[in-house]
Amino acid sequence: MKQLEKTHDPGVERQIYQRWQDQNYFHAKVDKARKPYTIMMPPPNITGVLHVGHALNNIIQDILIRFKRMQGFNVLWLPGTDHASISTEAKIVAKMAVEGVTKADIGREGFLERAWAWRDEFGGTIVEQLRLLGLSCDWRRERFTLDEGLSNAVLETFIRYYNKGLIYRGEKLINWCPHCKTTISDAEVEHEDKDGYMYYFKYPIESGGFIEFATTRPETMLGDTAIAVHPEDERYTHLVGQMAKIPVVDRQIPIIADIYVEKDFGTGVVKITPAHDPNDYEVGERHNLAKINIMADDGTINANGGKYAGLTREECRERIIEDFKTLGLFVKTQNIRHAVGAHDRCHTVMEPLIKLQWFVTMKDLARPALDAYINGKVRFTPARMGKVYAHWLENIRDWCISRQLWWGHRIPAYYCQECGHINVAITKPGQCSKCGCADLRQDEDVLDTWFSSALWPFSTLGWPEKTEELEYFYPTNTLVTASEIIFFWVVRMVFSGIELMGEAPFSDVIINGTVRDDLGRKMEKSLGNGVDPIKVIEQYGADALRLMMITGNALDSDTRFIWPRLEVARNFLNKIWNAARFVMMHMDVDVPTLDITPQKLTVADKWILSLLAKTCANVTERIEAFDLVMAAQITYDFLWDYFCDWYIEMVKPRLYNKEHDKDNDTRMSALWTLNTVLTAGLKLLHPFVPFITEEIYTTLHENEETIMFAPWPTFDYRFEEEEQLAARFIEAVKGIRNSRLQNGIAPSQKLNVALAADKTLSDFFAEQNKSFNMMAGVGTFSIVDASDAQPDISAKDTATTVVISGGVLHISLDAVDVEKEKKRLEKEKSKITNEIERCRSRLSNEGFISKAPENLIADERAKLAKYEEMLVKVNEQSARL
RNA sequence: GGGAGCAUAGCUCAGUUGGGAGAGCGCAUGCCUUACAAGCAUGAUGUCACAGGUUCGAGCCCUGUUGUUCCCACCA
Repeated sequence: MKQLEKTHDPGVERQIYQRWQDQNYFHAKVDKARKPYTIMMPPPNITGVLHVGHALNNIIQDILIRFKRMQGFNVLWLPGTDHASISTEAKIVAKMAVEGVTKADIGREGFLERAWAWRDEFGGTIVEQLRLLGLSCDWRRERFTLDEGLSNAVLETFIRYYNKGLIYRGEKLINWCPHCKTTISDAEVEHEDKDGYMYYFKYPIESGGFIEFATTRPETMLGDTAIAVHPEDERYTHLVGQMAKIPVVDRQIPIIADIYVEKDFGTGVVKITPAHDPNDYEVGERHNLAKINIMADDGTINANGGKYAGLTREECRERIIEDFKTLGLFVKTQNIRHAVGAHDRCHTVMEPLIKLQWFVTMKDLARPALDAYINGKVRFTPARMGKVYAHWLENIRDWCISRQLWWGHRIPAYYCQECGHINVAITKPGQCSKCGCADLRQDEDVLDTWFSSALWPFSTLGWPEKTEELEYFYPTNTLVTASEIIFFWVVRMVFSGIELMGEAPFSDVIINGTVRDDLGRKMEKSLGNGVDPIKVIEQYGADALRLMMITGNALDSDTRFIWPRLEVARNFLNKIWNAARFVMMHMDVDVPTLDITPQKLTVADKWILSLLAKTCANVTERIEAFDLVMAAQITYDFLWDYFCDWYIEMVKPRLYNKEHDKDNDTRMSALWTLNTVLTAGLKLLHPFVPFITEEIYTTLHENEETIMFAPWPTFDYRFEEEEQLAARFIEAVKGIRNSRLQNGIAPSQKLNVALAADKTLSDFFAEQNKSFNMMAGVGTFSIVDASDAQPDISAKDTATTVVISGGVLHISLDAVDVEKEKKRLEKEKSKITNEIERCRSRLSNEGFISKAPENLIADERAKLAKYEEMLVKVNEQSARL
C-alpha cells in the first residue's frame, strides 16, 4: 500500500487544486434527475486585494457547498467580481492624478480603457486569492457585473422598470459627495459623531428688532428662504408673517410657523434652507418656498452666493462669521457633538443638494420583499438580522440610482434635443418616438453599482433569456454575507428577484461577523492592518487558515485574527496526518475485502464505531443548522481525543501481534475499524480542510480519484453497552495515571494491578489486557473475584486502590509511601463524604422530589449509592494500611 | 434619539431547551512510550460584570445598574 510522507507539506495544495480544476469537478451542469443546491457568492469588488475577512465569508460558503456536494446534491457556486463604480473610479482617478492626467484629458473612451485594464489586473489577483483558498466554485461560469450578458440584464431591467413606472427622473434633494462629485444613495451615507460648533446669529426684522437662531452650518444661510418658529411658541407668534433680512446677501425672507420646529431646542427658531437640508426641504414644500442652490459640484459656493462665490464650504463659513461679527449680529459659539453624514467610501462630509436624477420608486417593490421575510420565505441566520432587514424596508425611501461617473452601466435614456422627450431603449433609437427628430443624446450618467448587483442571482444564469440554468438553479438556496451588505445588496436582490423572476432569489441568508485585527480594530486599508490571506497560506497552508477561521469563535459575532491560533489548526492537521500515516503503515492487507461481521469486532471497536456514528449525526445536524463552529469542534474532539488518544492506543497491541496473520481476527477487525473510522473522519473534515483530506483519502483508497464526491458518512451503529465499558476503561487508566503521579511513582515503575469487578467488566479488561498494561504502565495484571472484598495482596508492603464505576482496581507495589497514602485516602474520604452529604440534602428536599424530573431524581439516587459504596471501599482501604 | 449584541480561567473564546462551570493558548510537573516533541501524561486557576426577582434549583429566564461594541436616525 502507498504510504504518506513523513511530514505533511501544505505546498501540494496548489497541485491538488489544479487537478480538481483539470478534472472539471467544480463545474455544475443542469441535471434534472438530481436536486440542485446553489449558493450565491457575493462578488468581491475589484478595488483592491481581499483580506482575511473576505476569506472567512468564502470559506463558510465553500464548507457548505462541499458538504452538500458530498450529500449528493448537484451544487452550483458561481463566482464573479463586481465593478464597484465609485470606489474603482476614484482609485483610477487617483492613480491618474499621480501621472498628471485628468478624466477630461483622456475622455470617456480613454478612461474606460484604463478602467478595464484595472479590472484585468485586480480581478485576476482576486481570483488567484480565491483559488489559493481552495474554493470549489465553478470558474467556467465566472461573471463580471459589466460583462455583456449582465449589462443586457441591467438595461432590460431599467426599461421594464421605466415602462412600469417604477423608475422616474426627478429633481429632488439627493446626497452629494463633493469629493467624488457624484450622487450617492442613502445607504452609502454613514453618520459619524463629530465635535463641532453651534453658531448663534441674529437676523434683523423688518418691523424692527432681531430674531436669534442657531445653526451648525452658517454658510447655508446663503440659501435660506425662510425663518421658522413653532406655531404655538408664544415668544414668536407676533413675528409670524413678518419679513426678516439676511444681511450678507440682502434678501428678505418670511418668518413662518411650522410644527417641525421644536420650541425647546436652541432658541426655538430655525433657518430654512430647502435646497440643502432634508427637513428644510419638507418645510419648503409645505410653504411653497423657493429652493436656492448655493453649492457647485465641487462643494464650493456658486454664483447664488453673491460675494462668497468661489469659496469652499469651510472658507465661506469663516467669512460669514467674520461678517456677522462686523455687523454686530453674531451672538455666540457653543461646542457641541453632533452627527454628520459622510460618504462611506471617501469619508468626505456629504452635502444635500437638489439635482435632477433618476430614482427607483421603492414603495411597491419593498412590500413583497418585506412579506417574503414575514412569511418565512427568506430566513436569516442569526435570526435577529431579519429585524435589521425588515426595519430598513419599512422605512425605505426612493433609491437614487444615477451616478455622475463613467465606470458602470450607462443609463439607457436618450433625450430628444428637439422636443425633450425621453426615449428609453437598449440601443440608441434612430429617432425620437414622439417628434421623430433624429438628434438624440444619451444620458451621461451611469447606474449605481448595486443596481446591477441586485440582479446577480438571475443575471448570472442568463436572464432575461429563459435558459435551462435559470429554470433549474433559480431560486438559489443560500447567501452568506456580512451584515453591512444587508441594505446595499440583500434587500435589493430580494425585491429585484421578486419583481423580475416572481420569486425571492434565495431562502437562507447567513450573516457572518467582521474579522478584526488582533487588537480588535476593523481591517481597513487606511490603517494598513488588513491581513492578506495569501501571506497566511504561504506560511501555514490554506487548510490551516480555513480551520483557524472556522474554530474558536462564533461566526456571527466579530472575531479577531490571532496568529497563534493558526498553529493550533496546523497542529491538528499534523495530528491527523500522523494518525493516517500510522494506520496506513499497518495496512498490509486489502482491508475493504475483509469480511468483518459484528461478531468479529471487539468491545473497543464497537465503542469507537458507536461514537463515530454519533459524531457523524451530530456534525451533519450542526452543518445543516449552519453551526459550522460546533461541527468543526465536534469532529476535532472526536478525532483527536477519542480516535487518536484512546482508540489507536487501545488497538496497538493487536496490530503489533502478527503471529497468526491469516486467522488473526482481532488484528483484522482492528485494521477494518481503523480504516472505517479514518475514512469517515476524513469525509467529515473535508469541507473544512479540503486539501489534506484529499491527499490522505486518495492515498488510503488508491482506486478513488477524489474525496470531493465521496458520500457523506452516516452510520447506524449503536453499541450502548460497549460505550459504557470503554468509559470504564478510560476511567481506570486515568485513575491509575493520576494515582501514580499523586503518589510520586515514576512512569517507568511498573505496577501490579488486580481488578475486582463484575464479569462483563472483567472480561473486557481481560480482552484489553495488553493495551491496559501499556497505557497504564502495569507490569502484572490479574482479575480477582468481585466478592472478595480483600484480595490477597498482603505480600506487598503497601497498596492503594482506584475505584471505577462497577469495580475496584487494587494497585500494589513496593514503594508506596504509607503516610502519603493515608493523606490521600483522607482527602478522598472527605470528598466522598461531601458528595454524599450533597446528594442526601438534595434528595430530602421536598421541592426537588416533587418537582424535579424523574430521571434526575433517579440519577441522584444512583450517585448516592455509588458514593456510599466508594466510601465503604475507601474505609476498608485505610483500615488495611 | 431609537434598536441590537457583548460582559464566563492570565489571554482568545465555547456553553442548543434552567438540573453539579468548558476548550485552546499560556502556566506547573514528568515523559524522546516503535504515528506525531507541531507530541504524550498529569495538574493548578473562575463571587459566570453588579444589584434585585422568579424557581426545589439560575451562567442561562425577568427587572434595574454599570462598562463596552455595533447598527439605524433629518434636532437646526
